[in-house]
Amino acid sequence: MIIGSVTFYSPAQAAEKTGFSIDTLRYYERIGLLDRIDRTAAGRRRFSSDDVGFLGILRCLRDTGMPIAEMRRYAELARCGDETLGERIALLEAHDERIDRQIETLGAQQEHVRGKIRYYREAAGAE
Amino acid sequence: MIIGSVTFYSPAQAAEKTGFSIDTLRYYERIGLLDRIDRTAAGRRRFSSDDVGFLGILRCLRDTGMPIAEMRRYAELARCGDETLGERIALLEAHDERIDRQIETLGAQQEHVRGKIRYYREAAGAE
DNA sequence: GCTTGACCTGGAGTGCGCTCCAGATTGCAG
DNA sequence: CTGCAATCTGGAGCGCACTCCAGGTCAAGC
Repeated sequence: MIIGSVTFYSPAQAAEKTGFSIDTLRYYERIGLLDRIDRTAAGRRRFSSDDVGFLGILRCLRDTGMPIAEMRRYAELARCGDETLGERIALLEAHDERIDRQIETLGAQQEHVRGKIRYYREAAGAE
Repeated sequence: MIIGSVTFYSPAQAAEKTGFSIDTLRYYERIGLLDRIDRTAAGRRRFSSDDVGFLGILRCLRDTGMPIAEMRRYAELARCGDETLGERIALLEAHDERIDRQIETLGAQQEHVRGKIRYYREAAGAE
């Protein structure tokens, strides 16, 4: 949906673009993770490109395991304006480190799984 | 607790060794993820080194995101004996690939987070 | 002998993150 | 106009993986 030079997305389109379900989009708005989304005269949601962009970041934070409470904190900071830039950077940096640790852990545990697989292969071969 | 040449662990010790809580150990036994754990005359659990070893694998599968239903399948196969070796290998290999994909996704999403951090840094610098 | 603390059981409760539902509009294709 | 798909709201329900609780048993140190 294009109005003037601005593009809007229906709930279905926003869902499609972001990978969140429509129900999840509504849920995110309800809990204040999303700012109140713009409505048409009839009361239907109209997601702006900015909304979709922000949802992209949420997608990425979500996929890397950030709990919703912390995403909400981030959303709140983002709404407050420029004076929260430092805090947002700190939050993302902390998260970046958590991702490092996740990858580390996964790698280490994957080694164990692989060790087990090797062990089973030998056991199967020696049978 | 050492009896003959065999070492046993109390629930608290098993919890300590495996990183699962005592409640979780009981829960795992209840849902059949753990075989019935040996008991003392008075009915208290006595974890064998094998039990602790098996819990180590569960720990590792859990930490890499395997759902409990699938761990149960694995536990079932392990109880059945050698003729299930192939199936266990297949299960672990499938999981190994899922771990690969997890690491991939995390890495990619981490790049986005870092991009955002860089963006914020510039914005903060330009202020 | 008595207290203390670890343990037992069955079952209820919790937290998270959605997901689904009923009942009521609204927008658009034919 | 009609019908159907998409959307709306508030609220209930769900699946997962624990976690906690009440009420009871048992072992060991003082």
